[in-house]
Amino acid sequence: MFANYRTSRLGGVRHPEPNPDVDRLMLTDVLAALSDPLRVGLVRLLADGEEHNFGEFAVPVAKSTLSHHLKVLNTAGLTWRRDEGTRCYVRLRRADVDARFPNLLDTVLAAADQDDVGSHVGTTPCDPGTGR
Amino acid sequence: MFANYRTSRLGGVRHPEPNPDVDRLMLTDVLAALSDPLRVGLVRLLADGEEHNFGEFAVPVAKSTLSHHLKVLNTAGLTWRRDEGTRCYVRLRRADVDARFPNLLDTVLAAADQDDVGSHVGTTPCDPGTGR
DNA sequence: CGCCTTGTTCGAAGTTCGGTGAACAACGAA
DNA sequence: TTCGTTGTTCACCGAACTTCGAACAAGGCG
Repeated sequence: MFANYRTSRLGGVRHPEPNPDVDRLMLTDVLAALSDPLRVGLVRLLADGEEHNFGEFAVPVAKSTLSHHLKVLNTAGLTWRRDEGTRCYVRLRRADVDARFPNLLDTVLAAADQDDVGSHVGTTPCDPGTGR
Repeated sequence: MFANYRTSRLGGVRHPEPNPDVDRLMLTDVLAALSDPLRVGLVRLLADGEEHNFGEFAVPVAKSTLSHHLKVLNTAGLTWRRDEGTRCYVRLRRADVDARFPNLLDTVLAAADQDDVGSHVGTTPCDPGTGR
């Protein structure tokens, strides 16, 4: 969104770059990212393959917390982020994750659907006019 | 091993019972248990389907730490424990986990083999005479 | 009976995690 | 330029996790 925000204030990169390379993904990081019900709920919503706006997610936590969880998913390599204006869009990296860890996402999503994990995560419907 | 150890000193149960029922297993608990390289290494060793003695595991941590990690796996429902004398035997609950979360274990084990996750966990060969 | 082995539990220490509110940067619109 | 929106970062907190060494309980052995 604003590429030099961190450097402008802190003089250096403090966190890993977004959208890590596929071959950098670590199994335990992916599993850790999927070990939180809220994050599983987010992944289930993202499983439709569409791009979603941060504001679409209706979660029972503060926006800073949502930002944190989405960063965990992104750092683990599960999501792809794209900044556009003040908005930030997320999409599941299904093909990448499938290539790196075959069947993992399908298996976890099937289990999550079966048990309804993360069902407290919802979406606010988009306004057809503004796209929000 | 000694069933009333805790109660004899503390007057109550402090931790969940070992070997929880299959239907009690939670997806996020299983994934959390598998999000540690050492525990993944243990599960890979247990994937041979055999019963293993605690002492067989050659891990670069203190024995109390090993005990802790094995408890995490057991509490998550991934292992079955059996006490015999002073020894404690562990076995992977493959059928149970498969029934509850189809393909999950196979998928994670395949990914772990591919990346050689937890390869710092080994075994000390058994003495044919004593079984250790 | 002592002594060794085995694994658990405890307490302490340090780290990580999940969560919050406030401040902030960038963008867009008025 | 000013204001509102959007999402990030920060400082901070309490809870949970990881790890260790020491103490301990039970069983087996001499």
